[in-house]
Amino acid sequence: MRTVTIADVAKHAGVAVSTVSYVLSGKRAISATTSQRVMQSVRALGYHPNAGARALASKRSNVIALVLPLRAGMHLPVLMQFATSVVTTARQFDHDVLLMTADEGPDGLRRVAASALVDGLVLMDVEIHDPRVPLLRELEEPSVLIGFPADASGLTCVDLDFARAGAICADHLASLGHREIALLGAPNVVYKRGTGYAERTMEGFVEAGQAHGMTAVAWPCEESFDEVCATVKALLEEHPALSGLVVHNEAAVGHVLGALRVLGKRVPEDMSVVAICPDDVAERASPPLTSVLIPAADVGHQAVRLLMAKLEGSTVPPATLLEPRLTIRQSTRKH
Amino acid sequence: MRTVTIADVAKHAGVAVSTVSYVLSGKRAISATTSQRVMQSVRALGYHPNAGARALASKRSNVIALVLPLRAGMHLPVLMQFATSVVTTARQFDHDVLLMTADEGPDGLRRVAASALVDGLVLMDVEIHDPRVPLLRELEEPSVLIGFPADASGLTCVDLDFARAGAICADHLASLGHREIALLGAPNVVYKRGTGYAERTMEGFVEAGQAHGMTAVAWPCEESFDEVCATVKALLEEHPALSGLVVHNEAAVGHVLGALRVLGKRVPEDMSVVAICPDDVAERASPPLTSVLIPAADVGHQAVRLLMAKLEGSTVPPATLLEPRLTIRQSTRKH
DNA sequence: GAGGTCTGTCGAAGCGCTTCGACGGTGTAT
DNA sequence: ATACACCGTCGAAGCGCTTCGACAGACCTC
Repeated sequence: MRTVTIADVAKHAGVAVSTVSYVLSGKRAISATTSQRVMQSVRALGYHPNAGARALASKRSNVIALVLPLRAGMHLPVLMQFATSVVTTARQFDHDVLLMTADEGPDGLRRVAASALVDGLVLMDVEIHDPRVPLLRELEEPSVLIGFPADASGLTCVDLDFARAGAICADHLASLGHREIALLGAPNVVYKRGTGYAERTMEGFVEAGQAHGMTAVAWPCEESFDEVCATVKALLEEHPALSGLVVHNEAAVGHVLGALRVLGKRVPEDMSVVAICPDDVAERASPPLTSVLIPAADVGHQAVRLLMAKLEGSTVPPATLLEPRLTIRQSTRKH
Repeated sequence: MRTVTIADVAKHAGVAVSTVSYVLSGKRAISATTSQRVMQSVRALGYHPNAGARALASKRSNVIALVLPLRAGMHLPVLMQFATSVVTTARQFDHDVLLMTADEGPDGLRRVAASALVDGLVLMDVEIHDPRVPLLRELEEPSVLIGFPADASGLTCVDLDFARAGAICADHLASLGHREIALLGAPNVVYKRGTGYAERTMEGFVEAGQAHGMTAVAWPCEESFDEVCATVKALLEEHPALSGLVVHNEAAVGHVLGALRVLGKRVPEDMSVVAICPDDVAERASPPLTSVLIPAADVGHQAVRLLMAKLEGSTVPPATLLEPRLTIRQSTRKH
């Protein structure tokens, strides 16, 4: 069973090869009757254009690269959500997604770009000083970054507005009358790496808190139960009047709740808790947590949308910040 | 800056195009001096073969498809680990990975296969009665499945030996002198879907338990804290003498521990707990849990290895079961 | 009704690579 | 010396597709 080529379709439909191509691509006007006849032949023969040939002739592979970090300290479920939305959106634009890990480094990017394997790139978890960033500027292929490097000039970046997310948490707690609040963040290693979003959340939180005249502190937080316990305990010792807690660490959310239970702090009676995490984690907790959603699906969608626009030659805004959304559940109350 | 082609390299090195090709592929003997000269030119010009042209001429894209489920009830982190190992292993074989979600269904597979976009497929989370399975048999492209459909004839499947995993847990608890044990499994929806691994774990657990003359029961378990609490409570009411608990639900592991704490059961003094989950989750818990590792990385590695073997025309075993490994930590003790 | 403009279709020229058969040149056996 | 094998290299023929220029015919316009 030799695979069906465009020539087979052309013969079957009684037209020229180029006509079939134009019917399929719509790049030239074709009469309705011819078009129908061709489409019928396509279906009858089960024709699927050969991706390699198409790429070779058109200089477009219709594949984009998705570069995921896959390192310690990442929020895996969020990542997955994100990847899903990238794939789904890409398919809507008739593109497929090549999955790459960051550990091939800049060479990996160069390889797929230079070999014309992909038309464009979406990179996740970009670091403040990322060795891949200078390369991206050189590349012919357009790219979109999730997150912001220190120097974002000449690049297209998308991200949740983490500073706003931190600020929104502080605002919410302020509006409830809390005066002393804290944020528990990512593990230390994430800050060391300079990933950016963690810092920005902290800054937004602290600034907003101070603007409200509150005492607002931000601590990193490891992810094991025992360490979370120790951190929460230390935090309470240093700030006995603490009544509002923001947790920006998906893996630690459950542990923080457990720790508060162990330390005899009821939620929300003694301590209001806001989480920055996906909705399902917040809903699954007990009590269900007031949370700021990380709109992973939206970020992925926007990233692909921007990339497609660039592929078509449009100019796009260099920075796209997605507005965080607070959902009030049962873990926060008036103080 | 036009992209460098093999003709440029040939001219630069003063040889024929075909000679360059043979140097690069090693498919014919080339003298050391010529070979070196060519490689120098390759480096000097920064040559990267065009993937489309290569695929067209050689009928090999050097890309494999990875089909992930991305549905409710999956253990996301495990999935991610798995994906990583697939990508890494594929790269070792000089292949890239195309990421697909299951929601395009069989058509998606047909599309990438018929378009010669990929040379082979790795499918995850195969269901007992999976609509994609019959299609796989028809496809020219080889494939490897993670998990076992009801009818695995003509297919190549890899998986953790979940029945053994369940059994090992029961064995371990038996050896510690426990007489009444239970397994908390996946949410009900997973069983309804007929994913296979969940059932097999339960069966292995129950059979081994009975073989030891123990009372062994298996319950499904939802993933919210409150529902976990209710389930554990109901379980203890029905089996007051219960002293060993196996949790095969990554998302619920933390909640089960919390629930036991709430119900006044100490671990391991009053209740031995074994988890079937990745090591990091077990280590992060308090106390660190005795656990059976799901060797996601290994499964991914094996899957790719088998696929590559099939691509080279070797025949491979139809079923590969990976042996689970019990790591004893601090959550189990003599009864 | 001559000239011009569209429309719809065709043929052919690549795109950059692999691979097959051919062919000098060198080494080995007769 | 002759025959033969083999080694290293070359040239050319595709792989299946897109796209450009050409062109016949239909339709206007003055």
